[in-house]
Amino acid sequence: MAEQDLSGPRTTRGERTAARLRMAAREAFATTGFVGARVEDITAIAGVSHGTFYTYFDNKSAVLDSLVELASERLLHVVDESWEGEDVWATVHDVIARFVDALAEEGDVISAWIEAATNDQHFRDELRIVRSQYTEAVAGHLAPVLADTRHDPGVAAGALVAMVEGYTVDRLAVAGSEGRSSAVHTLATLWVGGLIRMSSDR
Amino acid sequence: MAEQDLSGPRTTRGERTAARLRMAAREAFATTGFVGARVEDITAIAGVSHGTFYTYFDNKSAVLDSLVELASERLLHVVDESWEGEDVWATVHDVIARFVDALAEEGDVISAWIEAATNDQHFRDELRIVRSQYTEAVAGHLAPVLADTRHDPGVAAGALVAMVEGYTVDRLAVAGSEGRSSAVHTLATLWVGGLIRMSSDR
Amino acid sequence: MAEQDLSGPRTTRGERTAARLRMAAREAFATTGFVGARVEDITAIAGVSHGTFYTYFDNKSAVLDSLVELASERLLHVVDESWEGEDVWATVHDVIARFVDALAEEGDVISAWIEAATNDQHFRDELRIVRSQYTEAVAGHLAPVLADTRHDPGVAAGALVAMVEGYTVDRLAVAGSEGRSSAVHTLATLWVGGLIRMSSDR
Amino acid sequence: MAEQDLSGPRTTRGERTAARLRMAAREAFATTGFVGARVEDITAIAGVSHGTFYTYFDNKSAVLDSLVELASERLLHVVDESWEGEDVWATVHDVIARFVDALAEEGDVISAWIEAATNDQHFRDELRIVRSQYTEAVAGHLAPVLADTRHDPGVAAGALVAMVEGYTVDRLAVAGSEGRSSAVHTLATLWVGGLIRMSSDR
DNA sequence: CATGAATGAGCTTTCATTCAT
DNA sequence: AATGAATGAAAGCTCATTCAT
Repeated sequence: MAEQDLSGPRTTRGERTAARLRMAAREAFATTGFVGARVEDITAIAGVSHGTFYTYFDNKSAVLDSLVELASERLLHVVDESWEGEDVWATVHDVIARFVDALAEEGDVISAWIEAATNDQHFRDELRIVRSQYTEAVAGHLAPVLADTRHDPGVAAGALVAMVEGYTVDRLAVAGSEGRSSAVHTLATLWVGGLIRMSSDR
Repeated sequence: MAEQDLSGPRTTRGERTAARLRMAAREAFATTGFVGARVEDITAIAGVSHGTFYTYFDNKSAVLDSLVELASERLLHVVDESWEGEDVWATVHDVIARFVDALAEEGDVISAWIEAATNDQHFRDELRIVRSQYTEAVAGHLAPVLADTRHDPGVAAGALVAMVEGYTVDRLAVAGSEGRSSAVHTLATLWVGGLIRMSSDR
Repeated sequence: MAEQDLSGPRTTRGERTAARLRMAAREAFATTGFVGARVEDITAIAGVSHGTFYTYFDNKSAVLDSLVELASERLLHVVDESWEGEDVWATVHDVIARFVDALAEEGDVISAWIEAATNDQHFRDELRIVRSQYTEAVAGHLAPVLADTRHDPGVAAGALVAMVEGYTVDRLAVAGSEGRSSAVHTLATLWVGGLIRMSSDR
Repeated sequence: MAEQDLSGPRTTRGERTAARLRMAAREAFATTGFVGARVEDITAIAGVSHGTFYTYFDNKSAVLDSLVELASERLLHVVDESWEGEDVWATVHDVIARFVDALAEEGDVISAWIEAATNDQHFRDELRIVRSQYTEAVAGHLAPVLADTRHDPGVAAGALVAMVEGYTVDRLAVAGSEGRSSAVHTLATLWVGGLIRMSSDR
């Protein structure tokens, strides 16, 4: 399932081909989804022969796996980064802006990942793990605010993250990126408004 | 793609078989997804022969289509229903409670639907249409509150709906339904808090 | 690996098709060997479509497995049968005649089996087991004669069985069956001569 | 099919690499058979790159061919050698001992050869030719003894050779070489006993 | 209507062989 | 000569769909 470590590319040329295949896979998945994309479609986009795919990846799942790994790292990094703004608003706005950027750019991969998760235990587990990782990171930052309230930081974080993720991947991705900054503004407002309300709900 | 009208069930017995197949399909899709579930799996669960499936449905997509139709109607109905509570809180809480119930119960179908949408234009369109329908319904109720603010009711509604949908289908479904009422409380609080904040953001 | 028991043929028609496929497989294996025979070759001979093969067998190995099972039973039965002739000569001649008949008729299957055993642990084990079974059956009949001699009944039986098996499958099969009865005479003579010599070698 | 003459190794280093490849092929064939062994497996064992294989051999069959040629020569030589012992027993015992040694040591190659013969006309012919060569050599030595008996020297030789070959390659190889000398004693006894009996069977 | 056998297009994966470096 | 990436022809297997009984 993982990219071959034992027999990975040993030359610069191989490196380039592997990268081309990864990009081609992303494109193919974006167009017809993980199941719909044939290995042959990927290699056609990459401009290599069918067999070459298997020089770099054990199977079709392995390319998605490698894309997923990169996307996960990016998402986790974004959420772990600085929550040290001037005030709550600045902090939240900043985090959401970065999160939206990452989600929008990795949207294709995430969609394919979610699709694959329906059929494949591995992707299902991975998705659950990564989601709970960044949800818990957010929950950690929410916890002080929600202490002694009726709200569980885990639930709150899950809902807020779902909002950003769902809006960005499913709605914004379809609409294009022109309205991204105003969307970020609205999302941040919702987030902060929600926090304020929760913090006084004892 | 649609359920057969010409050769559809005319007898009560036929109705029962069709219903059994629909239930079986829902179960099969929940377990292995739309692509992963074979027609044979569905008929095995329903306790009928493989060929019988095609007496009631033109093809595999048709069962999902029929499940999707039922789910759509239910979701749209839920959102269209009374927004006439005593106050904002009661209204929002009520709508969300109903929405969460519907989403949680139709979660399996929605997941399969989202999966199928990656490969099939028909389901993709249907999903976009239904989502924008209930988002616009919500936006209609939000519009008065957001008049003269910096927030587009469509974006706000999209985000709030994405929050409920994403949290319920992807997080709550996994966790089970025990925490549903406290989740509804948190979701409603976030929603109301967000609304208040937006309404004063000019 | 084994023929499907759960989803085996349920009708007479299915029974016939399965039998036709088994016969076709035997023919295809005889012509081009187990590896060389494609599933498509088998179905072409049987006069059914490619996919039909998989209605009756899980994979290519499964047909061979089913042929091997039949051949094994026959060979073991032949060796277990009556060793009660008028004298040693009559007994041995009789057993060998039956063994040669069985081997000659199952020669195609045995060759394919031996071929498959080089690549497949399952067939390798099966071959070792069946061979040792009938070798031990023979050794049991030899033991009284070889008591207190320098000869191990297991080795003697192994050698005598190898002679009949090797001669029949590899040499006689190629030559055709016309010389079968004179071959049986020579084999029986060698066997009896060997026994006499061994019995007095203390 | 034959080892390349035009572009074959001219240097000592080349000789060494070719030899390493031959040894590696023998090992790979012994482990997974001719079909099961990939060229890559062979080169991995030999410690050279995949492409290097084709510097020394035209294709995968060519290595087996070269191993088969060496084994054939050895086997034919063994059978052609001195049949001039003190008496029949000494002669036969000696020949069999040498034959068993050769067969046991070339067992891996012979097994692969037999396997390849199922799919490949060339190896099938080669096998028939070599077998008939040493069978005829043996038959030549048997002929005087069997003159005016009911036994065809060709059949008798075929059976005796099959016994030694089958016992050594299929049974002894599996069991290990510890019992080789007692096996030789039993085989020689069977052979001599058989000869005596045949010679008086008119 | 129900049954389950039959169909065949389609896709993944393997691996011997070639070839640019 | 040696390397290892690239090629592409196979072949196995799956499964939605059709059809004879």
